[in-house]
Amino acid sequence: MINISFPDGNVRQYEAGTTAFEIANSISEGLARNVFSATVNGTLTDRDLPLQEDATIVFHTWRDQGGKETFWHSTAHLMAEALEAMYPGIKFGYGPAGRDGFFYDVEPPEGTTISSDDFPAIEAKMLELARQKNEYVRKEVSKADAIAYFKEKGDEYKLELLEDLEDGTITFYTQGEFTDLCRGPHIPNTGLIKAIKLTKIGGAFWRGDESNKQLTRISGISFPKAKELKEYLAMIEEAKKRDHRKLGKELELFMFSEKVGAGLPMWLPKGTQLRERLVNFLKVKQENAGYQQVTTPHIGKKDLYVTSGHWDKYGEDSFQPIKTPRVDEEFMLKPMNCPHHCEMYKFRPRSYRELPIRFAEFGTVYRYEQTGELHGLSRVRGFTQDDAHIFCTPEQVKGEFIAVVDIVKEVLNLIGFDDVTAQISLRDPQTPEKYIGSEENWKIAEQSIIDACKEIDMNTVTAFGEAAFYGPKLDFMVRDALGRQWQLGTVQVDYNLPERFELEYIGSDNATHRPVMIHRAPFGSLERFTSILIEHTGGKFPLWLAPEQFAILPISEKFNDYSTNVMQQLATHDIRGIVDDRNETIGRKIRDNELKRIPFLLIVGEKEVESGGVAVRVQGDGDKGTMSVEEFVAFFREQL
RNA sequence: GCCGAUAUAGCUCAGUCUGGUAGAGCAGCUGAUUUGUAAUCAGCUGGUCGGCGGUUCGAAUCCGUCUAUCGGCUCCA
Repeated sequence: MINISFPDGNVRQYEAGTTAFEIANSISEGLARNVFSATVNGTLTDRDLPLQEDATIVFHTWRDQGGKETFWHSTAHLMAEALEAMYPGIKFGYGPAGRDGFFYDVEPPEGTTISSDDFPAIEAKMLELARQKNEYVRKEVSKADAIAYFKEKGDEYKLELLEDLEDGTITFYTQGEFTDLCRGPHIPNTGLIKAIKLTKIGGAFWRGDESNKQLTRISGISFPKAKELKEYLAMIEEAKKRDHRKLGKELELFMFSEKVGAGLPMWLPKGTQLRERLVNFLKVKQENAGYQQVTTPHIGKKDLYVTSGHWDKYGEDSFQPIKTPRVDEEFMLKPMNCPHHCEMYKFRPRSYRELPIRFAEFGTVYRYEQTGELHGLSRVRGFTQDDAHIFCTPEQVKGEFIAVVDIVKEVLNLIGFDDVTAQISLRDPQTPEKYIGSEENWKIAEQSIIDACKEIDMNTVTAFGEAAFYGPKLDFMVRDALGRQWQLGTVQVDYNLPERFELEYIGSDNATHRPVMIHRAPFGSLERFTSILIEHTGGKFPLWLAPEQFAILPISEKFNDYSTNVMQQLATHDIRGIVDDRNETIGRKIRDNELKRIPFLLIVGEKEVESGGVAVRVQGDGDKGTMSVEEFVAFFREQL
C-alpha cells in the first residue's frame, strides 16, 4: 500500500500501481472525468501513470492553468498530426502550451508556405482527427532508438533536441498516425478537444536565437466545449474594440506622423489633458511622501553615459551621438534620467542628516527601439518616465523600498487597477557577463528586495534573468478588465551607479560613505501607462481623468445661451465640459457624445430653462431625470 | 534587426489577380429644418492611389527600392 496526500491535507491509502485517474475516481467520478493530468510529488504527469510510492498529488482539470496547459499541449500534437497529413515532409521544432493556448514551430517542406488562409483547412483536419478519439500513448524509448526514429524521419530539429537529453529519460507520445518526442503529460485522448481556433502565424527563430534559422510559428487555442471558444472569440473582439491605437485616434488623444518619425508620439489636446492629470495626481502623492521635483535637460555629454555604463551597454541601440561645431564634442539624447540626477546629488557635499534625498522628475527619454518593436503608445522611441531616484544610507534601503511599494500600490488602486502583483527580477546565474557591478553588491541588493517583499506581504513571483544590467528589480504587473496582465513600473535597488559616479555622504562618524540608489517609476512611462489605461477602461476614463466630464446638449439653438450659462456655472465648481451647439437633432447629439465616452450628457430645452435645471444622462446608462444645477453638482461629486 | 503581410479622400473600405489616368459610406462645407434621449433632409467639396525609380503606347494595378503600419520572433536601460 502507498500513502497519497492531497492538497487539503488528507492522506489516503491505495495499492501500489494505482493511477492518478483511479485515485480521482475513488473520490468522485465527476472529478475523474475531468482530470487531464496530475502533479505528483511536484512533477507534472499523465493521469494514467501508475504510482509506486508514497506521494502528494494535485489533480489538474480545465479549471486550473496546469490542466489547461496539458490540454493545449495535446492540441499542439493534434495540430502536428494534421500538418503532417496535409504537408508530408514537414519538420517540427518546438511545440509547447503557454498561458493562452499553444503553438508549434514548424518548417514546411521545401517550396511550400503556410499562411493564415490555410487555417480553416488545418482546423477542419484537426477536428476530424479529434473525432477519432485517438489515445495519447506514452512510450519510454532508448536514446539510440529515438535518434534512429528521427533520422529516418529526417527531422534535424528533433535530433538536436535529443542531443541534450539523457538516455533513460526519453519518452515518445503517439496519437493516431503521429509520434513526437515529448516529456508529456497529455490528456487521455483527442476526443476531448471539441473546439479549435488557430490564431496567429509568424516567424520564430529556432531556439529563440537570432542567428538560427527562422521557423514558422503557428499558434492557436482549443477548448473542451464549443461555447468556451465563442466566449474567447468575444473577448478577442472586445480587445480589438478597446485597442488603444484605435481609441487614441477616435478620441483624439494622440497621433503619429511619418514625417516626424516612427515611435515618436504626439499628444493631442485631449490626450495632454489626461496626461497632465495623471502627472499632477502623482506629483501631489510624491510631494506628500517627501520627494522633491527636479528638472534636467534632454541631452547630456556622451561622457556622462560612459561614466554611467549606459554607453557601453546600450550605445549601439541609442540614438547616435549629436555632434557640435567643436571637434570631438558629442552629446546624447538622454536614454535615462539617473545620470543627471547623480550629478545633482553631487551639487554639494551631503550629510547623513539630509538622507534620504528623493529627486523626482517627469523626464522624457529617447531610446532607439528596434523597428519591429514599435507598437502604438506602448512601445515608442521617445517617452516620459515618472521617474525618481532615492539616495539613502544602506540602513534606509529596506524602509525606503517598502514606502515606494506602498505608494505604487496606492496609486494603481486609485486609478482603478485592483489586481496588482509584483515580479522579483533577479540575475540569470548562467550569464554573469550581462551585468555590471560586484558580486557582493548584487547579493545585498537582491536580498533586500526579497526581504522587503516578505515584510510587506507582497504577492510576488520570482524571475531569473529579468534584472536590469545594473541591479535587481521589482516589476509591477496589473490585470486589466479583460483579464490580461501588463507590466507597469519598476523599483530597482542600485549599488552600482553611486560607485560609478563616486557619490558620497558624511556619516555620523564623520567619515565618508557611499549612498545606495533606488530607481522607481510607478507608471513606468506615461505613454505605456496611458495605453494600458485606455484598454482597461475602453476609453471610459475615471471621472477625474476624463478630458471632458460633461457635454451640454441644447434641444435647439434657442437654448444655446442657457447652455453656455450652465457650463460657466459648472466651471466655477471645477467641472469641465463643452456645449454641443451644432445644428443637429438631439438624438444625433446624444449618439455622437456617447461615442466620445463623455461621462455626463446634460440635455436642456424648454422645460429645463424654465425650471433652471438640466436633464442628466449618464454615459452608457441612459436618462437619470431632471436635476437643478446644484443637484447635478452634488450628483457629480458623489461619483467622483 | 529578422520572417510574413499591408499602404487608395480626414476615417472605414471597394477597385489591383485579368494594366486603359478612381468609387461608396461616414466626416467636412453650404442650404433647408429648430428638433426631447444613440445617425433629419438635400446639394457640394475633397484623392500627385505612401515616396522614389523601372517595365509599358499607357501603371492605383506589374517589377525594384525606401518609408510607415500590422502579426510574429529577437530585444526592452
